[in-house]
Amino acid sequence: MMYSMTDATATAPRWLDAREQAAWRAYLDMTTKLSARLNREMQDDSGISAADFAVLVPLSEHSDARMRVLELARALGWEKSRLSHQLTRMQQRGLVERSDCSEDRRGAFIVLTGKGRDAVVAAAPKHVESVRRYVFDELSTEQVDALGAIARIVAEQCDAACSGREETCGSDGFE
Amino acid sequence: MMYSMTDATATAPRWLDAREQAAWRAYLDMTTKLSARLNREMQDDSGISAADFAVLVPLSEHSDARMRVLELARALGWEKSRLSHQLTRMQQRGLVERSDCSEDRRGAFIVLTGKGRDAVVAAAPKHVESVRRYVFDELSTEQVDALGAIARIVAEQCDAACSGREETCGSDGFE
DNA sequence: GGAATTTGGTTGAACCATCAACAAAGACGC
DNA sequence: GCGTCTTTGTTGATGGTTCAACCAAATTCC
Repeated sequence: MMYSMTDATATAPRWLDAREQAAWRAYLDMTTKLSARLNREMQDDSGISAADFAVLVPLSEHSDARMRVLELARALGWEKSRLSHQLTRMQQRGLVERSDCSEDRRGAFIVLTGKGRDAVVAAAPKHVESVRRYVFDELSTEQVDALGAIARIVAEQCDAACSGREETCGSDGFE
Repeated sequence: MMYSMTDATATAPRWLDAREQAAWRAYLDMTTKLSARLNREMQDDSGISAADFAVLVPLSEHSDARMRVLELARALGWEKSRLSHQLTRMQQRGLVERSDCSEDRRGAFIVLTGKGRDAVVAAAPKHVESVRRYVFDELSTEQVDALGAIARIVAEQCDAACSGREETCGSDGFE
C-alpha cells in the first residue's frame, strides 16, 4: 500500500506508476499466498514444516546422512544461529540427532534419523506436486523463462546491496 | 532442493525439468533476498518493522486515524489473532493506542498516535525507493507486465485451493 | 424473557527468524 | 609454554505467525 500518494515531501520520491503498482500488488499477493499454501500442505500432507524439509533434504543427499553444522548452514545459506535453533527443535521432534566430532572437539555432527529419512522421502514428491499445481502447470514456457530471468535480476540486485558489507544474505533453501 | 531425483516411488511424480528447476530456484532466491532487504531497510531507515508499516498505512489513510480491529484486519487480509498480537507490540512501542468503542462494547478502536503518524510518513517514500531500486528500475516494461501476469495466475491458483474451505488465505499487505 | 449462537477480540503455546553475547577448542605467533 | 585470534557452535531475547481456546457482548430464535 501507499505506492501512490499525494506528494507532500521535500525530496519528491518517484512513486510507482499504475503498471508498477499493479505488478507489485500482484507480486506481494502471490508470494504470501504461495508460501502459505506450500507451508500448509507440507505440514498437512507430511507432518513436517518447510524449514524441517529444507534441512532434511541436504542431509538425506549425503551418503552417510550426517553433516557438520556449518557445512549444513552453508548448503542452506542460513546463518549458524538460525540453524542451531532449528536443529534443537528438530532434535526434539526426533528428525535428527547430534553427535560429537572426534577430529574437532568443538564440532558436532548432525545425523539424520530413520524418522527423518522417512519424512523427507514422503514429503518430496508431494511437495513437487504442489509446486507444479500452483505454479508450473499454470504458466507457459515463455512465462517460466520470464519468471526465471526476472527473479535472477532482482536477486542479483539484492546481492549487490549486501556486498560491501559481508552480510550473510543467504538464500532460504526452503522447498 | 530435491526438484530432481532418482525416482524410487510407486506413483511416479512428475519432477521439474531443467527450465522449471532453474526458474524455481531463482524464484526462491528472489523472494527470500528481497523480503530480507526490504525488511532490513525499513528497520534501519525508519525504525519500524514491515509489519508495523503494513498496519500504519491503512490507519493513516483514515480521516480520523482510527479503525475497528476487524476492519483493519480485513483491510490487511490478516487474521484477527495475528493482528491482535501485532497491535499489542505496536502499542508497547507507542505507535498505536487502543480505545473502547461505545456503540459495541465488545469492540475496540485502534488509534494512530503522533509517533505512529510520523513513522509512517517518514517510512513511505524510503520504502518506495527501495522497491524501485531492487525491482522496477531493473526491469523492462515487458518484464513488469509479465511479472504482474504471472503473479496473478499463481495467486489465483492459490485462492482456488483455499475456497471450498473458508480459510483466510489473506494477502500480506506488507510493503 | 431466556437459551443458543454468532461476533469481536484477546491470550497462550509452538514455531520460525535475527541479533548479540558467549564458551570452548583450535591455530598462530613468540 | 603463553597470549591472542579465529572458528565452531550454543544460548537468550525480541519480533513475527499460526492454531486453538477462551471470554464477553450482541444477536437470533422460540
